[in-house]
Amino acid sequence: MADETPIPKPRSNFIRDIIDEHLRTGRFATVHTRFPPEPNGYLHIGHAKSIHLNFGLARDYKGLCNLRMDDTNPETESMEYANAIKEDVRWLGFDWDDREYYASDYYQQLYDWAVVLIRKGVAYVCDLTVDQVREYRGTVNKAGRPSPYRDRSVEENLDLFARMRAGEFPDGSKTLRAKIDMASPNMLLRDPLMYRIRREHHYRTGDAWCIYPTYDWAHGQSDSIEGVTHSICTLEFEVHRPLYDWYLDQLGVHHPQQIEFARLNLSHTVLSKRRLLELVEGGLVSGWDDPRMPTISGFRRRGFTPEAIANFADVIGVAKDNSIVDLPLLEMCVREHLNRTAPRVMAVLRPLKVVITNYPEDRVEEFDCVNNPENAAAGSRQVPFARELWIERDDFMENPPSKFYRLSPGKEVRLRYAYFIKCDEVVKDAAGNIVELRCTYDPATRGGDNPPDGRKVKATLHWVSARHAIDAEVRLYGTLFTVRDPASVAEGIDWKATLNPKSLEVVKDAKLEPALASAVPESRWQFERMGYFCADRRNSKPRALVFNRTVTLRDEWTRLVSSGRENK
RNA sequence: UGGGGCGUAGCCAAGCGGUAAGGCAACGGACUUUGGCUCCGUCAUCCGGAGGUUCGAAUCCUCCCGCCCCAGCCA
Repeated sequence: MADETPIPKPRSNFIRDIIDEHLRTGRFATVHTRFPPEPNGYLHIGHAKSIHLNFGLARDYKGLCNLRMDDTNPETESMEYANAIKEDVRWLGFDWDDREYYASDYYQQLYDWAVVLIRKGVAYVCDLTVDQVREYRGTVNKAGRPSPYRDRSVEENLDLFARMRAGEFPDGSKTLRAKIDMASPNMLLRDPLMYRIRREHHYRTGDAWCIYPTYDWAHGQSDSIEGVTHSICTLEFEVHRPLYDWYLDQLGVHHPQQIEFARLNLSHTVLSKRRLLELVEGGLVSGWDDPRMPTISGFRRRGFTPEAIANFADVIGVAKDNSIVDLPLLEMCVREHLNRTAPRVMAVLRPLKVVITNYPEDRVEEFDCVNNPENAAAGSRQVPFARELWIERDDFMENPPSKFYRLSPGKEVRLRYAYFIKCDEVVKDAAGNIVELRCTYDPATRGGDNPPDGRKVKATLHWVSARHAIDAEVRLYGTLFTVRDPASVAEGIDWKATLNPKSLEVVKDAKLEPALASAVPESRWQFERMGYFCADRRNSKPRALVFNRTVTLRDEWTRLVSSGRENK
């Protein structure tokens, strides 16, 4: 990682309590976890929570955490996704050494274990169709009925299963099912499927298999094979735990403890791979790493840091109630880290020309500007100043409310590190648009210092010398959705209807101070008074700079205006 | 209406029978050459509700209410 952020002290949570108890009683001697993504999409901030939980537990308990691709469904998985996942986990700062595992590497072992269950008489080949299986399963209020194939002999099951694997039967014509209890109140225990026939090319095993294990049959056994002690997953798998335990007990193998926690929900966005995929495939965003996406790669491109995400994962905690974390908490984590690390620089996003009428036309001065007031070691730089400048359009108002203490006719403000200036004249075009401000400066305020007469100003503005400015494209982002919880819009309304039409605003002619010419892709800066910005890692080029606004600075003025108190 | 979970402030979240941590947000104020940062202060007489046990309950018991998950050959 870029700097030496101390690892936050582990805070107590119910999972640590369980682990402490296991260690105390000797149920387990060590802690071995795993992060098990399915390579069918990109990782998002919810996965980051899980990654920090699993790798963090391993780190704090001096144990191990594996990376395992939970790849049991060839239809949606790909190497592209697996590679993207690995890159994201690494970027977050974690390392799995040589423990890069794939459920698909366990296919043979899983097959052999299925044979063991058949021999025990607790698994059978079923010829029911999809619809029949559904019908026989019953409902939550009605017990299911046994499949007519439930009592086939061990020999017949062995033969049929071998032939399923050999490719003798068409896709979907047969399944291998565990023989448990068709009347169980837990639907998962009504003879769950272990294998389905699916002639689908797998991104790793190719065409070696035409039968694929289901999640329930693969997951616990994979955990067991890897020596995992604590198999941490999200709440929706809580009802699967009895099945997880059943398979392991039947096999009599190493038996990890499954523990469920609440997945992360973040306000004003969606956090499900299905929905994110829909945004990507529908062209509603530019891709998985669109800076508006809540994906790890999107946040990375936006300018978020691994340290900020780590801190976020820590402060949100781990519990069992479904909740939605407010986006401002994540933004606070980002600002907190960037405030300490991002160099300050001046950039004008929406330029308004200022001419200092009493400043010589050919004169150029250089002012010493602090790179980061939070870090003396960051030093300073020289910024050129001349007669014609750019200032932020929002920093001038012809008829300002009482609390506006930036520039207006007749008022004086400080240009950061430069001089006090006073606005003498407002120049407008034929249409009445303000096109230029004519001001005068006070030589006694050189460097931005207060003059000997004790005069003070209430505002300090950032600026860029017009003839020294470099141009850049700046992308300003808002929330992707306009509502707090897009996934729960009213019945009949498309969740995508709540997309924020103003989630992206592209500013083409921003004016930057010369120092930014050397900004390398993915470098992060604070544009003073505007926010934190990151040179786009895909599109920013040396003479065609592109910056993404990571997050704005906290802004008292905007708060006053939005709450109608700018005149009070 | 079967089963499995969960309900502590606007949002997260500690708390595990001894009298409601912390963070975010918000609101005051100090400081300020970023209306940034930092600092100080305010913010649950109360823990979904009602009973009960106890000297004492957010914590234990009973009943009720609300929300989430399970009827994919997805994970």
